[in-house]
Amino acid sequence: MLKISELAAKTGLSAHTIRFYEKHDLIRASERSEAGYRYYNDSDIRRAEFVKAARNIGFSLEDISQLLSIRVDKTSHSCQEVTDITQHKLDEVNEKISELESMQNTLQILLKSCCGGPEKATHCSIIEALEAGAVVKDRGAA
Amino acid sequence: MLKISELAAKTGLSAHTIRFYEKHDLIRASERSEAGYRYYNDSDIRRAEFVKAARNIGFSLEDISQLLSIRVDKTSHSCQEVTDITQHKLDEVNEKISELESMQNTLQILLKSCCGGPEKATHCSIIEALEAGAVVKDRGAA
DNA sequence: GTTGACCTTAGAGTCAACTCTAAGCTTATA
DNA sequence: TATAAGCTTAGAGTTGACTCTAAGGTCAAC
Ligand SMILES: [Zn+2]
Ligand SMILES: [Zn+2]
Ligand SMILES: [Zn+2]
Ligand SMILES: [Zn+2]
Repeated sequence: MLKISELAAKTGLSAHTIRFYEKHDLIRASERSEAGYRYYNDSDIRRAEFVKAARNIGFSLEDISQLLSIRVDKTSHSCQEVTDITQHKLDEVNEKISELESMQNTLQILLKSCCGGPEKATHCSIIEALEAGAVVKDRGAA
Repeated sequence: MLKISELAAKTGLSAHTIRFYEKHDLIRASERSEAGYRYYNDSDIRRAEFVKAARNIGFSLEDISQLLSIRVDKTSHSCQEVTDITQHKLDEVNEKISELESMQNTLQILLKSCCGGPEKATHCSIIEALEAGAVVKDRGAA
């Protein structure tokens, strides 16, 4: 049985975050001391570590919530449900990567074009490019 | 002289966003009608398009603010200041890309390991991997 | 028996960049 | 002239994931 600070040390989550996750039903403390202190048993600890692992991979708290409900009742859920969540996350990640690569590409081109020196920016090709409407892709609303 | 909705149409920013940018000194309406309507002259329009171009590249509003102050007084600023901002943004983008690539990698591995079929999730290797603490890299606080 | 570290709660604050609302003018069209 | 479309403002709400605060109770050590 761990106290919250011990669970925090064990998982690398802060005690604040653990309480926050509890509010969102991600982590549970099966027991409380008379004074109300949270106590985590082995099952709670495994659950917390599952949450931590999922968060590290980049799953949203909503995703984690779904993964947890699969985990607690595996016979009522299929592998497909799990891959759906995972694939959806991968799609998101892929999309963000390509947006960022587009930015990366533009930024690299801009950097190459500019002397980067101590001269006045009157001739700066980065500023010029922005004035000319340097656009690789319209990102619409962020 | 354009009205706000015309500037919105021209730049692809919403009128709301244009007013929001004005609050943050990114966009200006040099004139107002008697009734208080904003009117944008050529210089305002060019400035707005500069802002739009910078935003499309991914610069933060704070970055754009700095780029604008360089733009309006180029002789007081150097190319180096411009490349500093640009390089810093590129560094940020590169870091985000590598975080995302790490997630991408893990997600792909997980997806390959799971059958994705309609079977009960009792044997699901994705769930198993998360239970085993599948971690590629500790992301600390998001 | 008193420090000081740790625990509790509800609820507020943070970040960035919007996004929307309400209430009330103004302008263009039919 | 009436209706609709468009403009104004201050200010509140949104998103996700925390992060922190205040005010107070508890516990181990010296
Ligand atoms: Zn230069
Ligand atoms: Zn330059
Ligand atoms: Zn399977
Ligand atoms: Zn599976």
